[in-house]
Amino acid sequence: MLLSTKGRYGLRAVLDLAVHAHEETVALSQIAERQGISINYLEQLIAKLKKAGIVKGIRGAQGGYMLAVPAEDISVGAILRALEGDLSPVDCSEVVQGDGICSSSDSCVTKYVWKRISDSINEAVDSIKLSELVDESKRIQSCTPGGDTKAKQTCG
Amino acid sequence: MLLSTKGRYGLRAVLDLAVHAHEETVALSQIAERQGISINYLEQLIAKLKKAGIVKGIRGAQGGYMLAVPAEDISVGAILRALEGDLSPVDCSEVVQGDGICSSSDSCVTKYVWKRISDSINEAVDSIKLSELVDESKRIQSCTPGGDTKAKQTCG
DNA sequence: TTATAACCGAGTAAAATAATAGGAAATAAA
DNA sequence: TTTATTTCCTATTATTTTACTCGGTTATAA
Repeated sequence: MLLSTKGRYGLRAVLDLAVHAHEETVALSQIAERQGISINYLEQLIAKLKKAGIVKGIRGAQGGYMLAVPAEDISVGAILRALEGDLSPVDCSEVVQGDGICSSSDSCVTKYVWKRISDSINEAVDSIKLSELVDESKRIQSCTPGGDTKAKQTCG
Repeated sequence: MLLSTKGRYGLRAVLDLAVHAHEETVALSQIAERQGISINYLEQLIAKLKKAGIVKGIRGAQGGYMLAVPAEDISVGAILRALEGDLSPVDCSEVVQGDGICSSSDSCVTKYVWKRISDSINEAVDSIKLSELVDESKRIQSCTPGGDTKAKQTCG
C-alpha cells in the first residue's frame, strides 16, 4: 500500500471527470456519489489537482469541474504527484543527485537503490496518459451495458 | 516517501551485515552503532529479515547475525518486501489479477495502472542483488580511507 | 557460573491519514 | 433581487500507522 487514498480516490475522480467531460461541467457531488467518496474529502483532493493545473473549477449554480487541459496532455504521474507529493521511495535528500557524488559514503550505496526505484516508478506513471484510461474505460463500459459482465470474450 | 524507516534502515542493516560477513557473526549492537539505529528497533527489523530467510541468528555469547544465503542470491526486492510487506501501490484486491478480468468495471481501469506501477517497482528492486551493493560499498570505502572524499576523480 | 547476545511481546508517543464540519464567496436561474 | 447551487477555504477530530521504548526470557561461549 504505497499509495494512500489520496492517490487512489483522486485518480478515480479525475478519470470520472474525464469520462464525463462531454457535459459542460461535472459537480463534485456527482463524482462523489458515483465513486462512493465523501464529498468533503473529495473537495480536498480536487483542490490539489486544481493547484497543479490539472482541473479547473467553475463556481456558482450549474458550476462544477472540468479538465484544465486535454486528457492527452495529462499523465497519471502528474495526477499522482499532485495528490501524493513526490513519488520517491525516500525523501529527496536521500536520493543521489545527478552528478553521482555522495557526501556520506556510508549511505551512498542505498541512495543508488532509491534512485533506481524512483526512476522506475516515474517512468511507469509518466508513460500512462489520462486519455488512454478514458478510452479503456469507455471500451469496458460499452461491453457491459447494465452491468452485464458475461461478454468477456470480445471485451477481455 | 513511499518507504518507511523499516525499509530504509533495514536495507542499510543488511548491507552492513553483508559487508562485514568475513567476520564470524555480527552483533546487532555493532550494526546499530555503525548505522545509528536504535538497537531495540533494529531487533524488530532483523526479526522480519530472519523470518524471510535472509539472515540467521546465532544465539549466546559471541553470537550475532549472518546472511542465511550468499549475497548473490539476495535481491533488494526480497529485503524490502520482507521489511515493508508487498510493494504494491495499493492493496492486493485492487490490483488486476492475471487473467485480466475485473469484477467491478468501475475501478477496473485504475487497477491496470496499479499493476503497471507494481510490476515496474518489483522489476527494479528484483534486478538489484545485495552482492552488487556490497561490491559498490567496498569500492567506495577503498577510495575514501579515513573519510577522504577528495579522491572523486578515480572513484566517481 | 557469568557475561553476552539473540529472542519475544507488550506498551506508548508522535505523526500521518482520512475524514468531518461549518461557513464564505460566486453565479445561474427563478 | 432573491434563491438555490456549487466552489472555495479553514479548522477540528478520529483513526491508523509509524517508530520507537521497555522489560523480560532463553541460549551459549568463555
